[in-house]
Amino acid sequence: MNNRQERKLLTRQALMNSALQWVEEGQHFSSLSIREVAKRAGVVPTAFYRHFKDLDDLALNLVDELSLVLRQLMREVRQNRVSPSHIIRDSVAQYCEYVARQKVFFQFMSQSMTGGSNTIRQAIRSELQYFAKELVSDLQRMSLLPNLDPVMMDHLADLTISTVAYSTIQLLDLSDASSQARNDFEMKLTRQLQIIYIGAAAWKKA
Amino acid sequence: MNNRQERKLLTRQALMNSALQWVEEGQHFSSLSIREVAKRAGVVPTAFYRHFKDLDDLALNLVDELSLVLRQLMREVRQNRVSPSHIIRDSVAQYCEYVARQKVFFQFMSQSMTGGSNTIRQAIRSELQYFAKELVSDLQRMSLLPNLDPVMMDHLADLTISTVAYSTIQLLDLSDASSQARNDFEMKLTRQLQIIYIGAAAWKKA
DNA sequence: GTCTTGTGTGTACAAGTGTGCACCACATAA
DNA sequence: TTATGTGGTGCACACTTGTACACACAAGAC
Repeated sequence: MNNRQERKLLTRQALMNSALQWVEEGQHFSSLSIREVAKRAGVVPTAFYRHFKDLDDLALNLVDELSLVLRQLMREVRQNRVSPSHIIRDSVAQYCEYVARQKVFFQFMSQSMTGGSNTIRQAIRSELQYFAKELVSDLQRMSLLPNLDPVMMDHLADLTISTVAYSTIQLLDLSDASSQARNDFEMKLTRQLQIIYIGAAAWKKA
Repeated sequence: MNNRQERKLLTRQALMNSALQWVEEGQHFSSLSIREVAKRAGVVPTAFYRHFKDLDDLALNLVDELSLVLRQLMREVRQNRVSPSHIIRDSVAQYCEYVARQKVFFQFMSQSMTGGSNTIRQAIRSELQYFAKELVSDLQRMSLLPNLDPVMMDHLADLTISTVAYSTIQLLDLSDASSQARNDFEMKLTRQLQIIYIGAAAWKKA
């Protein structure tokens, strides 16, 4: 057999994957039981405790893993950015594709953002705040929107994240719909973000 | 004893209130059991079936009740609107107050919007769409934003709802915070909606 | 080699779960 | 007045749940 630590990591991953699988099937994380997740991981219930204190603990680790996914997405979008004149449209397209690819992560995030325990909600919120801060620094680096003071900049970033996050909820329920519907969705999100950034550009310090 | 139908309605209400109470305590609706909700309503488990097919059925009825709450909110905001120059600021203030007053309804809505069963999500989404449609007709009645075609108008309404809905999630976690924090929140939401409507006004059909 | 350490197993138990069934009591209809 | 329909009760059943405990057995330390 392999290294001992590797074996441990393997079952740990199996447990986390089983939890995600549960969410993928349309169930809510909060209705998952230790026994169920252990069964799916092909392991006896009590073995669960070798890896996590309880299900909340597992959820927090999922959030951590999720943060890696989000950061990778951010990196990809930054690299693939082709035409600066279509930043919004292209970013939206990439984002949608990424959500489809990593669907279950976004499902977990969106349901835990509103439904998880207090600690989990905190964890996800701080993750999104990190995302917003990155967005702010991007905007500043490109010297866009010099008319906005730092506070307004934060509000703008928060608004952007909020729009995308809310849209994601719709997108997740759309993933088995026609590609026409998905195109409409992309168009809608693009237009909405354009409205926002037109408004931000027109903002006066008044 | 009272009328028989009244008695029935009373326990029915007791069951629904117990479910909301569960949510109010920070639990997720999906982790509620028939036995638990019956116990809280002071009734034997099997009595539950005299009123609802299952918990999903109860949740759908909660959504219906919620729709009444939302429509009343809409009515209030329309009536109390004082200064047309501060529509956004005043509406936000009223909304926040309303959320604080009906906190548990919004908790239930926000957690079921992302975490409920498919049917429940549908029900809530269509409720929000109704809300968006009302907003569109309000905007049209006041002849604001004549530069927007119907499709863009829908996107704008959707964006407004989305911003408010997402903010509500934050607001719900803020309700026991300092009034300073709540003020900051109102300010933020106001500014964000202003950005949006400035952007919408500046939109060109290009 | 032996010893320790730690991951996974099996058993066990009390508590909680959905739900079928027979029953009761009382408001209403006759 | 009696009959009926219906909301609520109590019991029963098989099942799931969290978790304690003793154990097995292989990887790594010595």
